[in-house]
Amino acid sequence: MDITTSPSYSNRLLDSLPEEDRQHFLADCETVELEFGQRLAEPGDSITHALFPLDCFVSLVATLESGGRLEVSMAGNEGMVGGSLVLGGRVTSLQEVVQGAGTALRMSSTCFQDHLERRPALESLMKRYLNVLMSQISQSAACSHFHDVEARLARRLLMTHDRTHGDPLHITHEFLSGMLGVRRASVTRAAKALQLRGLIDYQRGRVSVHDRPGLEAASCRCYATDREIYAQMIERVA
Amino acid sequence: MDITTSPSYSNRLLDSLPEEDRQHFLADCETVELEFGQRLAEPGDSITHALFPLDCFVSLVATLESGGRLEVSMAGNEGMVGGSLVLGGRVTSLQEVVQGAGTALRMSSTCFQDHLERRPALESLMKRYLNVLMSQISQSAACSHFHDVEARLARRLLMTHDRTHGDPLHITHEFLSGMLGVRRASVTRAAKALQLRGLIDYQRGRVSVHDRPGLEAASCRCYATDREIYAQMIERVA
DNA sequence: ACTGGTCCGTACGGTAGTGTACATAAAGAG
DNA sequence: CTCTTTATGTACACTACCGTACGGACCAGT
Repeated sequence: MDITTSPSYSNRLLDSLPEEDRQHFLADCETVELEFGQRLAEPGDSITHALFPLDCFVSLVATLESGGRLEVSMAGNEGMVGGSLVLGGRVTSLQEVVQGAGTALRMSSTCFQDHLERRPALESLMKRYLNVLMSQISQSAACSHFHDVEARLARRLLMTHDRTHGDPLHITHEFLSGMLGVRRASVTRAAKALQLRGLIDYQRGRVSVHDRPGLEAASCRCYATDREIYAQMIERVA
Repeated sequence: MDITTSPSYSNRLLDSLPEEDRQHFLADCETVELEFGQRLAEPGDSITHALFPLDCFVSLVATLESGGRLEVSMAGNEGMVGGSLVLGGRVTSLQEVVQGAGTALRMSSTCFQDHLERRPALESLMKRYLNVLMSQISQSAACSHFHDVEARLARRLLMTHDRTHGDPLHITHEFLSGMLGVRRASVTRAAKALQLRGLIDYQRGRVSVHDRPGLEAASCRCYATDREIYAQMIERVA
């Protein structure tokens, strides 16, 4: 497969680069296969690569020393992992967990920073993405604090759905509970409520979205807000 | 007063610039007086200035369309307001509220971005600060979700105390409730608990810290973590 | 000294979540 | 086809915080 052209197998962020920059960039990337559940990094780890998901996606999880875990962002083919490289960062403060298996492009940190210096269009794009990321993390903070589990679950399923391009999702209640920062039993209850309303269907780690508009209505406004921020900062400007 | 030399009246971020860069930078700054409660920006507003608090401090508040408000970060003389200018951003996604009156330095956005391009040391510093900010916002998200009001209040009072250099704090329960994202009554209860333990004293909008170590013990670990991140990224590297 | 405004104390019932625990059900391995 | 593992369902007592509401305390102004 030619990753430089296939539209169904690309990274939207890189796609919005000018053609020349994009070719240069891809030339220095390698592809990697990511497995479900794989931990790409723990807080404090040094960042070895910038990663651009193609058909997979990765959760960014804030962890507390007391043990709490809360997903603050998610990167699929609309984004990247290792954003703080853009700020010259060497270590990550977030845990990075592969939530959807698949393929990604990656480039070593040093090489990535080289490209950033040489290619203004790339740097500008990455900066805009980081801006989006900060907004979304802030939004996420408020959302987790104020919205109930059911709405947050709906939002989260939609976000996952977007990043798997409609395939049924491989995700257990246990896993979701870690991301939402609640008990597994709370996820079960919320998931059942959504299922009873015919919005989703699931069985043993496989979730499928039945009624997308309904799910959007059940989710908090944060889902839409997130997309708007992205559209405004990345798509409209590019 | 000569803002270029007075140690008790400076911005720690700018202080860690090389002397020459610092002088250049200060030459293009003006001073402004900020009043308690003043809204510097609402979400969606365009950013007019980069702001560097001297003896005042500003809260960064995430707001939801449903009305929820949650403080995700705070900038005193250890930081700045308008950080996304470093990423080329033109609009803020956070509300900016003056929590402690006082003086700040400011520079117009365009001028600031000029300086960033011309002065690598400045750009590097600002990028590191932004990295800190992102880490702290993520931390904040998890903290607000998992820790109880009393611990979060203790943490918040310590953060305020740091930024007012020990002066008694001018802050009401009402105000705190907005920052912590809880009812005023919840603040009252938590504050009373802290007062009964002799950690703080307050009356009608004036809070003083009596037992700092005790307050640190009552706060969640997030307070210490925040400081460690800052020390590691800004002080140690500079 | 009264008055109005701001701020704090407290109370009540209600609810969404918690920790723990155990039972059931489906998938996969042999 | 059984056994084991993994995933989901459910239950119970409990807690932190909610929305609302009202009374009291302190301060400032006339």
